[in-house]
Amino acid sequence: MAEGASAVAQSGESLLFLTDEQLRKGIEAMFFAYRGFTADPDRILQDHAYGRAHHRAIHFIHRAPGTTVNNLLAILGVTKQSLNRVLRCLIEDGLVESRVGNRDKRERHLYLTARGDALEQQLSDAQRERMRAAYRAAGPEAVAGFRQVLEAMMDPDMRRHFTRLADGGV
Amino acid sequence: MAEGASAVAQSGESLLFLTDEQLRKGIEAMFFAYRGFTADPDRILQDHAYGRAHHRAIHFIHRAPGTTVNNLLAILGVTKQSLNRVLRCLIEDGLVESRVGNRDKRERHLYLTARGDALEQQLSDAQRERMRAAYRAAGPEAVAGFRQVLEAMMDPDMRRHFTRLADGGV
DNA sequence: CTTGGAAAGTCAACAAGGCTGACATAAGCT
DNA sequence: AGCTTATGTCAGCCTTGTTGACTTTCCAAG
Repeated sequence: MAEGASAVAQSGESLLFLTDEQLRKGIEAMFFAYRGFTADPDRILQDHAYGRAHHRAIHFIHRAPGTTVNNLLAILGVTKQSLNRVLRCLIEDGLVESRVGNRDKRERHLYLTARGDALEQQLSDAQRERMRAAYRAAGPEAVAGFRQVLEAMMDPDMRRHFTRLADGGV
Repeated sequence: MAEGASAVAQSGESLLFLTDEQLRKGIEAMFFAYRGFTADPDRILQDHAYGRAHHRAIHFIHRAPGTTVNNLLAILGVTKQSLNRVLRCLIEDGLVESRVGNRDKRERHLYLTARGDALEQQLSDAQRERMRAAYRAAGPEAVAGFRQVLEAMMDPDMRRHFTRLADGGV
């Protein structure tokens, strides 16, 4: 059960990192790490009666101010009804502002208000703090590998969104 | 806004990988990668009218056959009512067997049936396939770094469970 | 041998956050 | 004028998490 079929037919090079056992460890590491990844923001959100869905919306509006609802939908990969519920709540609470588009008046452009920005700060400070500790503990080379593997794991569509956000532009 | 305060007060060494910008990219990479990570199993589960919660239970029962309900609760980090609903369903459907403990007859020891094992295979095959592709694309050094950062990101409790599972024993 | 407490199961109620389907409105495009 | 797009909204459903209350079973300490 330990070493999978993939390792059996390996060539001379060391492909032991591709054994089923190694892959399984990676899978479990993803599971446990993601729990840690969301733990700190989750605690903060509870105090504000928000959930992860609100966090995601806030994060990406902060990240790409003026983004449209449609763009946000594509990034988050949920239905507009799901997003709308969250967005309506954030707008009513005065964390997000929705401005009608100039060129295309059908579009709504989303911005964080001062209060929205404050919560975003609080959330991302907490999340970055854990990330920073993990990065520091693992070192720069490990971080580079971490990023490489994560990027390779994404669906192509998601990778497009990711690199578009990462490489500067809205 | 680009480079965070953490980078300002850095020493002579290159700590640029700890800038807020780099950390934010890592955070977004986790978000997008986790979506890919769960995408393939999610598709399979839909055909069987199960959800991610069922997958998690099946995964860890496969991983530690004979585990008790309490142990599973600690690993999954949910309430017993939540787990029980999922578990009852899996037992009724004949994917999981619940045996009364020998030493302590209050405990239930959980095992996958042949059918449960078949579904586990199908799910983990799909998930491993994506993982394998990502590992192969990134290379062994990147994978080592990936694992290091993930482990550093876990809560200590979760890291305990992780290493206990990874280092062999039930 | 009794009793306290742990392990497990169950019921009920609820909330967040996904989903689908249907429909309305406004605006852009042909 | 008519089709399409972007958005919002209503209603209803599902999964999966929560809390609280309660029961049964059973180990173990007094």
